[in-house]
Amino acid sequence: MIATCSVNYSGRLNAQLPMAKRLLMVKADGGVLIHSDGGSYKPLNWMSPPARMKVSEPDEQQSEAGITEVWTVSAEKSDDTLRILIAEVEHDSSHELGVDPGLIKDGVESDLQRLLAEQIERLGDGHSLIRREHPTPIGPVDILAKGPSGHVAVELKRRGDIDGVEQLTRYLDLLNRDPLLAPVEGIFAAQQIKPQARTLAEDRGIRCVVLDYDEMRGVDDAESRLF
Amino acid sequence: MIATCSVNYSGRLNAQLPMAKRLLMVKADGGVLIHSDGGSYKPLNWMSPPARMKVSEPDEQQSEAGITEVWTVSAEKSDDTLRILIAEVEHDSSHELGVDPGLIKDGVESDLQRLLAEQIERLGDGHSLIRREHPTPIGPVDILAKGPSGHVAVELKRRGDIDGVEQLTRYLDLLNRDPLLAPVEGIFAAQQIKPQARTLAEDRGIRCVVLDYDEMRGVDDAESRLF
DNA sequence: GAGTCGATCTCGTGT
DNA sequence: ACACGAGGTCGACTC
Repeated sequence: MIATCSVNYSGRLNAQLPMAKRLLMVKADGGVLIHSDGGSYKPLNWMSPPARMKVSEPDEQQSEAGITEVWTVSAEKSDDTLRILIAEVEHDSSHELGVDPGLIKDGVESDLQRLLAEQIERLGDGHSLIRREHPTPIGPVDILAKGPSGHVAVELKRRGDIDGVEQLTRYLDLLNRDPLLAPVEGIFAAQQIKPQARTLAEDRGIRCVVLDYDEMRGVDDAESRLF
Repeated sequence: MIATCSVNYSGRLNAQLPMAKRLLMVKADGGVLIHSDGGSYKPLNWMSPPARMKVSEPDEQQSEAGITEVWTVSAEKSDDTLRILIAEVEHDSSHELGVDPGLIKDGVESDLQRLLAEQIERLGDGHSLIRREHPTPIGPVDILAKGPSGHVAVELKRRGDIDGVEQLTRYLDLLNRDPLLAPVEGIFAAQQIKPQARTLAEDRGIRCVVLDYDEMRGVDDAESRLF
């Protein structure tokens, strides 16, 4: 539906949209999206499913202001509410879409992890893989390997941020308490490492490795072709 | 537009959507969204603006498979590409929306910070505000105050998670090196504090304070009305 | 069900 | 322009 409307959200925060022409979308599960004619995929305002919508008549004051319909959208799991005042409707249509077969992805962190595990020498000479997703009480270590001078714990990110360094630091604290593993060296590996993250990491004696995904995938493809 | 289509994204990762009926939305700035009839506000697939779209004829093989149009959407700033194969079109319409007046929000972290600064006694008796956003080399401390037994650094969150405790710990380490400030006590203040975050905080001698935003806003409104 | 973590994150803000 | 932090984050996965 394309309509001139104003929107008021009340829930975890309060937000208002003044009257303007926008696109309104109501999904089969009750979700509602309000989009403008620009910006990225995030709607100006929305209601997450499951939700219920009630259409009612405008009161006298609203009618005078040109409102023709009032939509009240309520979340079923919380008391979040969306109140949409609709003035002029430019377009309205409804369609059955059916269930979507879903999305197939490739190239996310798990792929990077698989590739690095296969090409563990990218950490430096003399490294061998022990295991991926090595479990610890505070979560799995992305890659655990044997280096030339002891064990190596690798934290892997697509974008290396300060959070990743903190995460790796927690793992290292824990792993170094294990006499069977200590000493454990830390490596922060990412496609891109932010300067602040690099500074923090090196300050803590953690080595930083920048990975080239395309190059690693290229090597992977070349290896696959051998079989 | 409502159409049966398949979608292929290639860019920072590769993703595919098999042929199915979906909603296609092309915005004025070139952004494209592909929505199914369920899920939250995130589209199944999309192209962020600015982007350019080229419509072309299907080749022979595609025609035989029932494809009637081929859309190629390219980002202007990168080499991300969306290839949309359109089979049956159920609905197609186009509308001018104009520029949106924008969203007004209330109840985010900055509001909480303002309210806590005004109602600093919520930290406990004998507290007085020194300053908000106290600058340090690793970022601003949300609130710095004077407590009954030294200085107090407050980290403020809407939802108190383990990350916030880490952040506050870094600030405390730094502030306690300043002889003019030390000793600095830490307070982790949030509308909701996760059990794990509370445990970590208390383990590090950081006090946790749960804030009631509605109550604080109520007090604020009451104060405003005096003037 | 709750917690954790990644994301084609998006979006604001400040330097 | 870039960097950082917050999000009504969403969504996938584990425990």
